[in-house]
Amino acid sequence: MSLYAQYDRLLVAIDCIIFGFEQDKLKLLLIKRGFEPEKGKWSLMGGFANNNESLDEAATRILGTLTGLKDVFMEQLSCFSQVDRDPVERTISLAYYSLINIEDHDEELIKQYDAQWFDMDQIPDLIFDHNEMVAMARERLKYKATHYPVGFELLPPKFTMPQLQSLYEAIFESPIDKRNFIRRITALDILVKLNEKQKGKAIKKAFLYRFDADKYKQQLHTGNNFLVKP
Amino acid sequence: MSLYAQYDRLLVAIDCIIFGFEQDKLKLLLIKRGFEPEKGKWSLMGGFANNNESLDEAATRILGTLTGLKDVFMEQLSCFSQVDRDPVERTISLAYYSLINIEDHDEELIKQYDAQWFDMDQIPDLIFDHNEMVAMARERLKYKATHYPVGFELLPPKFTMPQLQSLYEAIFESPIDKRNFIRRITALDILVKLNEKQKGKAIKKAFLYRFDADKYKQQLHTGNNFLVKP
DNA sequence: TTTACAAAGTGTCCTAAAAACACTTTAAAG
DNA sequence: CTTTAAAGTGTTTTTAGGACACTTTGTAAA
Repeated sequence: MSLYAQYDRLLVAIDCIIFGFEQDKLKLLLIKRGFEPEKGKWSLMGGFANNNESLDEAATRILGTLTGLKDVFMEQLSCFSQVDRDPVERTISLAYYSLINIEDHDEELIKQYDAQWFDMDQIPDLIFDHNEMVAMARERLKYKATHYPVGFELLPPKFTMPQLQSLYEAIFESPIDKRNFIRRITALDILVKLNEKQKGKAIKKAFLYRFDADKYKQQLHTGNNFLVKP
Repeated sequence: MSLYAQYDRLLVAIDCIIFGFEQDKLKLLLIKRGFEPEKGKWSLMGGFANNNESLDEAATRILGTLTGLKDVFMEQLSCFSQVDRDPVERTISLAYYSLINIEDHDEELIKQYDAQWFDMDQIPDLIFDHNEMVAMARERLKYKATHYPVGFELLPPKFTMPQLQSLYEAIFESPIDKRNFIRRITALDILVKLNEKQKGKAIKKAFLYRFDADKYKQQLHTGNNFLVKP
């Protein structure tokens, strides 16, 4: 008989806010709910936490189920716990947001789940408190991208400077002067310019860069705080 | 029979990181644990969430139990969920941090709970993962104080400019030039200078100020982001 | 093959905020 | 009344960020 026997046990859900980036647009992966209540409505990918796993593990498991991906950037956002948030039964939900390279996800899997990528400015009405979760994740992403080099999680390993700029313009929802942008990014000294240019039918082919995580880590002790000073 | 019947139910704990400020020092309220395991060790104030309340409500209830206070600043920090974090039984814990005016708390209550205020730089070894929670709360407080006028929660309604400065020096753990500090705070236009000076045995009595929440709210739409620009 | 076009790439000046810096005023205590 | 310790007050310098326009490149169409 446990010391804690007298206390309530709660259902603990996980909901995943999955961000991607494609064609200069920030995107969100949503699934069409296949069961009642709210069957047919759009929803975040979710699931329930098991007793034998941490919530980070549960979130990773649930994200993998839909995208086929492992080792992606994923972070706890917040716990949503209004008593009546789920009409079926009282649950609390831990929202996790993740940043994935949209090229990597498993297209077959997302078809199975009736999932679809949405532009961030065209998010439909979602079930329960999921719109609130998305809004909070959107804010967190802005904060995180200001202070940490997480933007690269949304891009392929090799990317062009204009791509990177358009990503930050999408995240911050405001245009950036390209000369100022390049100056600031270059000053951070965390990119490696490759001896390669972008492929395809570009009018003028842009140089490719990659993010150098080691260079970034070396700077951690200097107080450098990515795009802003501490 | 619920749709969700097959899923695990978890024990959900709440732990409170309670900050105060006194004599130029940031402080933390800890209790001496009165039961096994880890009886006699220092710990955050905690409790368990009930099925019929949101976690915010649970956290407020638990904070009130120890301090006698209601309506204090309190915010969810993060969920800690390592499977073996509590040796008694698997629990997940939601850490909440709160900022209180140290003069307001109920001294009788904290005696009953064997609670004590500690200087932030003299926090003892705590049970479970509580030291980790405190460290995260400390970081969050720095962030929050940079972007929002929460510092005033730690002060009495009327305070002097040197008090306010020493609070920010404690939060940011770095000295601030008083002329620069006054200029920045004054520029925010959220303080009201009172026609009153501090009481007591001060060498030169300083003017009292109060925080004007209305003035701050009027600025919210201007993009002003407290001590930093967005 | 030449020309038009659209995107990549590149430097300088200006403005505003933050940092550095020192003396005067006040009131309690001896 | 003299000492002392903290409150209160402006100016200059430095730095970061923002504004701004032309040249280069490579594809595609004439």
